[in-house]
Amino acid sequence: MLGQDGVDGCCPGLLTAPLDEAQSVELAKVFKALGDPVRLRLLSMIASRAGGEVCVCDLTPAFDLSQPTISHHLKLLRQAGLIDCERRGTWVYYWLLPEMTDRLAGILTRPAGKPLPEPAGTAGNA
Amino acid sequence: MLGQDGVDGCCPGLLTAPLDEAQSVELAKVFKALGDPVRLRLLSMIASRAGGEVCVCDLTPAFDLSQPTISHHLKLLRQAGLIDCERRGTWVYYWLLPEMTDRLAGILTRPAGKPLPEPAGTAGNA
DNA sequence: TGCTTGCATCGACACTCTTCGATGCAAGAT
DNA sequence: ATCTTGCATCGAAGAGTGTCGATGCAAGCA
Repeated sequence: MLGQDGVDGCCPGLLTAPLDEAQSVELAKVFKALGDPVRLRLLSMIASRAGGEVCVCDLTPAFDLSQPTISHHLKLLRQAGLIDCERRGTWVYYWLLPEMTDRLAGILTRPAGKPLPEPAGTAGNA
Repeated sequence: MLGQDGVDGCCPGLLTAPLDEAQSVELAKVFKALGDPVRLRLLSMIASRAGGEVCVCDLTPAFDLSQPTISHHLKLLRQAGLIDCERRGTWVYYWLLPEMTDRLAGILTRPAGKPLPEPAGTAGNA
């Protein structure tokens, strides 16, 4: 889902035009995957790894959670298209799919030519 | 929460260094707010508005949901720091807080100097 | 072959979230 | 003052989510 198009297939971002209903459903799945502290930490641990990939055996002991719980969170991140994995012998390695994070970053970036006027008592006040 | 620092207060992003536990909790609240199709559509409708603000009376009829439900979702977006509102006479107007979306975009953007080597059978395969 | 290790899946439980109708409050109109 | 309109809040019902122990499967080792 949301593989090549569906989110940025036609629209430049979330902040420039009202989101289609179908697009919002697909996008929400990815953001929902990011909406958990454990999954955010897992993703950051995977993404910031020097070699580009991490063994599950290095991830699990970093949390006060059971092994099935970590496995479950990794599955959700994978279903969201944020990471992928591969079994290599006894161990399973995970790595980031930067395409998806790049896409999200683009969706949340508004074009520079649109200053978005501040109406009343917003950001700049106090 | 997550007002001026706590997310990007010290760290450049999610993808460069493992996330602190407290940071992941704060960040997850914002992503969780984005993890719903209705809230994504609300946010895009607010953000893409020409005048920079939208009356609730223009948002509610755009959905097949009750008025309290829309009000609830707007409250969650506001608590996440993504939007703010003001009562002006009879009507209430909402507008985007671009600081937060900018922050999220930055968090999801990895530095250009880090190519993130693709290990085995990832994106480019097949 | 049998044993051990690493990870995924299953079923269950507690908690949270989404949604609704009913109600309350603020502001303008009569 | 009373009525009407716009929006928020409250309490409840149903669905979804995070977590666990138990179990299953794959792979290496003795």
